[in-house]
Order: sequence, then structure tokens, then C-alpha cells
Amino acid sequence: MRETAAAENRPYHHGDLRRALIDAARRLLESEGPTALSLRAVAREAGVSPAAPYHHFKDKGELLDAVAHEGWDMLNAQMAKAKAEATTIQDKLTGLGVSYVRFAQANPALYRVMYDSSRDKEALPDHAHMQDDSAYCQVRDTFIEAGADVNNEIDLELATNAAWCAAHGMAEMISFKMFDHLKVALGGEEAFIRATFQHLGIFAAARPR
Amino acid sequence: MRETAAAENRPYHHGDLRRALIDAARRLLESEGPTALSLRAVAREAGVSPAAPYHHFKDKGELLDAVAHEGWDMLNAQMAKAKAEATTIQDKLTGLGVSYVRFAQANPALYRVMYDSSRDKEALPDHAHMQDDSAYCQVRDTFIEAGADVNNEIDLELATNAAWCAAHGMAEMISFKMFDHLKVALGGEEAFIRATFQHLGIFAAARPR
DNA sequence: AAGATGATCTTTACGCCGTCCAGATTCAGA
DNA sequence: TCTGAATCTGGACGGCGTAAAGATCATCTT
Repeated sequence: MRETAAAENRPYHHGDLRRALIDAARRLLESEGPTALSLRAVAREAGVSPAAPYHHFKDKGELLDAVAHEGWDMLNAQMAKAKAEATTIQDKLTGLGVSYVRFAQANPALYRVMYDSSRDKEALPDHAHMQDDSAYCQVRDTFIEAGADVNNEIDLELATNAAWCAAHGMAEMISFKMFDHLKVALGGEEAFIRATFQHLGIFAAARPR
Repeated sequence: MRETAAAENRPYHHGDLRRALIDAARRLLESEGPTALSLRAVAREAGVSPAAPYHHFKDKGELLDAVAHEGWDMLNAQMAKAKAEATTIQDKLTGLGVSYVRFAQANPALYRVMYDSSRDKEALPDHAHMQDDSAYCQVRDTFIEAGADVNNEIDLELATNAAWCAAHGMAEMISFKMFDHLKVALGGEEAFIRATFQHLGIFAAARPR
């Protein structure tokens, strides 16, 4: 008797069920949305019994955490690419912000999981803002490149936080239909994002003070 | 046989079960958080059978919508109060932003429900941004009072949207522990909010352009 | 090589959930 | 007063997260 999903032939026990579960979860997240993502559905998609995941994750939340972790890694990578491709400091800053919003827009369900699992712990995961290649550090470093005062740690963090607020706020707003006419008037979504950032100042110009 | 919750003696059928259900939901939301808010629990809290709510709401989502609606009304009122109490235009703008964030902070579960039920419809509810007393219109009007060009509708909407992004982003960030040391360093949460807004420009100064 | 050990997976079960349906109760209008 | 509609109850269904107990299988010890 064959499983319908992605199993085919299982070598010993499964091989790497943990990996398979995370992949199945991300597949379901894309295709069915966040509300349809149940532990049982993930197990089903991976071709395994409903209780099997408990040997790899303490509970559903821990599986979601693992999915969120990969989301942050993807976001960090995408922003690094955006920064690398930009030439001027100005472009780097704006590019980072636009890249952030575009990620949220391209992976809305994943983006939601990333913040939901953060909110439970009342903290963004460390690798999302503490490691060298993190989105947070990339923004902060760009502010430094732009001439921000390295010695004023507080102000540097404030600026980075402000940028994060702007980007996250924009990421949540852009999917609301109420702004569609602005996108049209400005000639596309990216123009809308850039225009909003311009009003917020922070991504449009480095503001060493 | 008496119910344990808030029923006591029911006159005819219940009186106004719709009202009672919304109140029960908000009570549970405050005390138990958003994850614990099930339709059955709400019915239980209201002292009524699990199927009773279906005579007043199409499904769970519609009950949540009603709760969200009251949340937006509360937010609009709180922001109107903040604006009325401020004297200068500067104070009005900053006060609106601070008031928004404070609301989200004081009612985190309600704030979550407000945006979750919006996201499902891909639109903020009309009364949250279209009526005269809405938070959106209050911010926009203040920009006008501050000298924004009334004829440039697009730019005015962009500015208002930008302000909303900043406030919402800040509202989501402020509960993360990773910023606690900034709150301490700046001498309180409100100072942290104001300093961040200052970096974002938009709430710190009207920016007619 | 053989058997023990422990990790992995399945089966079964429990209580909670959202929702539907059939019947009871009560209100309102003729 | 009778009738019909609105409101509420009780019970049922399938899906959920998760725990416990048993089966299976890779690996380690001797």
C-alpha cells in the first residue's frame, strides 16, 4: 500500500522526517494559507501518522518556530542580495526596505508565521536581529556606512528600529485594497512603497544627526 | 438551576444575547488572550448553549468582526481625545501617533483581533478610515491643519498612509523585549515611542511638500 | 553473531473545537 | 386565542492538538 503524498519508499524509519515535516508545512502554507495549517495536515502531507511529529517537535508551536526560522533566513538572504546589488548608499537603504516589503508580499503566510511565533515569546528570534548577516544588522551597518555616529549606540538602534517599524508597517498595509488606487496613480506597487518610504524619510536618506 | 456566569434571570429569551456575546468575548479576550477565545467559551461565558450564537452571527468570524468593530470605535475615540487635548499642531500629530501605539499596548489581544479580521477581507473596515471621526481622517485633517496641500490628494493620502505604517509598525514592535534597554535608556516607553517617531519624521513635524 | 537498547513510528483514545440539525420554548401579530 | 416566526437547547459529526502504549527497526555491546 503506497502513500499518496511524498513518501514512496521509506528506507529505515523515514530518513529525515524533521526536514520532511518542515517542507510539508511550507508547502501547505503556500497552497492553503495559514489557517489550514494543522499538525495533522502536515503529517498527512508528509505521509506519516498524526503523532509522528512529536518525536521531532515538542508541539505544534515548535514546528511553526522551525518554519519561521527558515523564513527569517530567506528574508536575510534576500535583503543581503538587494543590498549587494545596489550601488549608492541611498540605493542600498531604499533597496533594503523595498526588499523587506516585497518578501512579505511574496510570502504572506510565511511572513505571518514569522511574526506570530515571535509574538508568543515577546521577542524576535536572535538570528533575525543579532547575527552579522541578519536584516537588522544589514540596516544598521548601512546607516553607519551612510555616516551615522557609531559612538551614539542609542541613536543608531533607534534609527534601525524606526526603519524596521516603517518596513513592517508598510508590509502589513500593502495588501489592503484601500490603497489600490494609490498604486495605480503612482504607477505600480514598488512606486507606492518608495513614495511611502520617502514620506517616512528613513529609507529615503540616511539621517545621521 | 442557576448559571455560573452572567445570566442570573433571563427575562424572555435572553434579552439581548448579541450584546452579551460581544461583551463576553471581550471579557475573555482580556483575561485569557486571543488563542483561548473559542465560540464555545464565549457562549459558556454568556451562560448559553454552544449553538445559540448562530442566531446572531453567521459564524465565529462574524462575532470577531463585531468585537473588532468596537475596537476601532474605541481607538477612534481615544485618538480624538488625544488630539483634542493637544494644543499645538505638533502636539496633535505626535499625540495621535502616541495614542495609537498606547491603545495597541493597552489592548494587545483586541488590537490583534482588529487586524486579523481586517486581513481576512484584505481591507480595513470602512469606519476605520472613511468616517469623519475615524483615526485615518483625524490624521489626514491634522496634516491639512499643518499646511499640507489640500489639492494634492495623492500626496495627502501617501502621508497619512505613511503615518499609519509608522504607528502600526511601532505598535507591533514595542512589545518585543529586545527594545527594553532602549526604553530604559530613554526613560520610559513614551519617550521611546516619541524618539522613534522623531526618526520617522512624520509624527514629529508636518511635512507639507 | 546475538541480543539488548533506544529511537522512531502507529494505533488508539481523550477532550475541545466549529458547525449543523431537529426539537422545545417563547414572543408577536391576527 | 391561535399561528407563525424568532430564539434557544441537546445531540451529533468530523477535525483538531496531544498523550500513552505498543510495534518496528538501526545501532551498540559483548
